[in-house]
Amino acid sequence: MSDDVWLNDEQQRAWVRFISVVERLPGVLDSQLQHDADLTHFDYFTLAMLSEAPDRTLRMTELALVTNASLPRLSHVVSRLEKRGFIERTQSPDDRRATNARLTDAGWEKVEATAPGHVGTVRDYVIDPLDAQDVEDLHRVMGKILAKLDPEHGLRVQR
Amino acid sequence: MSDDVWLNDEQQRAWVRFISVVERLPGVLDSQLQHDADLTHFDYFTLAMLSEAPDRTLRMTELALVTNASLPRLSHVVSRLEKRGFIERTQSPDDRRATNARLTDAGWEKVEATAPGHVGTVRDYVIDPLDAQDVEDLHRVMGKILAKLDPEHGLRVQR
DNA sequence: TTTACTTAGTTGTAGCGTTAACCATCTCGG
DNA sequence: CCGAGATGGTTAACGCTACAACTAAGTAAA
Repeated sequence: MSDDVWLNDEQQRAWVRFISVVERLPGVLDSQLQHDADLTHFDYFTLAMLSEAPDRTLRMTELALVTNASLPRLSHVVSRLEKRGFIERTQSPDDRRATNARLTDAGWEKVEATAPGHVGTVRDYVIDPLDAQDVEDLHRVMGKILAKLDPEHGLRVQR
Repeated sequence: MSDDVWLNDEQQRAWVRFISVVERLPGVLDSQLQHDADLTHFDYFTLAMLSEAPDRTLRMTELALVTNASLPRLSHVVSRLEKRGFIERTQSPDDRRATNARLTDAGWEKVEATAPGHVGTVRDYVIDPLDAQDVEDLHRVMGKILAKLDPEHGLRVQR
């Protein structure tokens, strides 16, 4: 009965380590990007997602989905990036409620210039300490958790 | 050469899933606790760490360490929790610069009342989707990452 | 014991994210 | 075609966090 309520020792240990990483990692990513490119990690990720989209354009709703953000958060972030000239907003011709966000040339260059340093940080703190088996396990375990956190996304992957 | 700079496919997939979880999980934990107990996850974690300490007391610096927080952040959080009667601050007799934070009886009761719901959320989203092997792998992989993110802590564990 | 440095902690400010409220547009049943 | 509800997105207000500046106390060298 109480096993259903609390965690056993191995679960407890795993959880404590995991939540420590979850608390610390964003700060590490943010400070490298802030220092080197005056971007938050979320700013960078937003630009990066656009850079991979067809015509470097996505609707706000889709962009919110792939960046794991709420729409208000995304709207704020895009406003700031728009002021800095990295993104432009246009009305969608299909649906006049919809807004498309498009990466400008300046935005593209910003991503290209910023990516190597960011990937270096990801390597240093996450990828390089792991061997191939670890990476495979990380992928598998995060897949299971993500399926719970974001069922639609999870199902989309499994289809 | 370029292998050193970018990530291979398996690394890329693992990273994207991992960062998605890192972005989403705090929101899930926060909203359950906010809704059920009017606490952020960090508030709860702070109270929980104190509840496990000897005499339910820790110096601010130690508390910052175990909660993965900066001292300014902790100071603000403790101030709010103090106003709500969950924590009390006292001067350390040994070192007059130092402040001890102690969980009050009301704080203790708050943790006891809040823990089951929180653990339930952790179970739902993280532990229950995983089998025993997954939990073991999560523990191992997070250990390696944490050793990089927080070398002193990591060394302490490995000593 | 005076000076300089380090450590412990708090406070002010500015920026980011959440929630709630809001407007505009689309969809669909009657 | 019209009214109700759903969808797409923005904005305002508020709370939390990071960064910087600051106070106070301990430490150590001259």
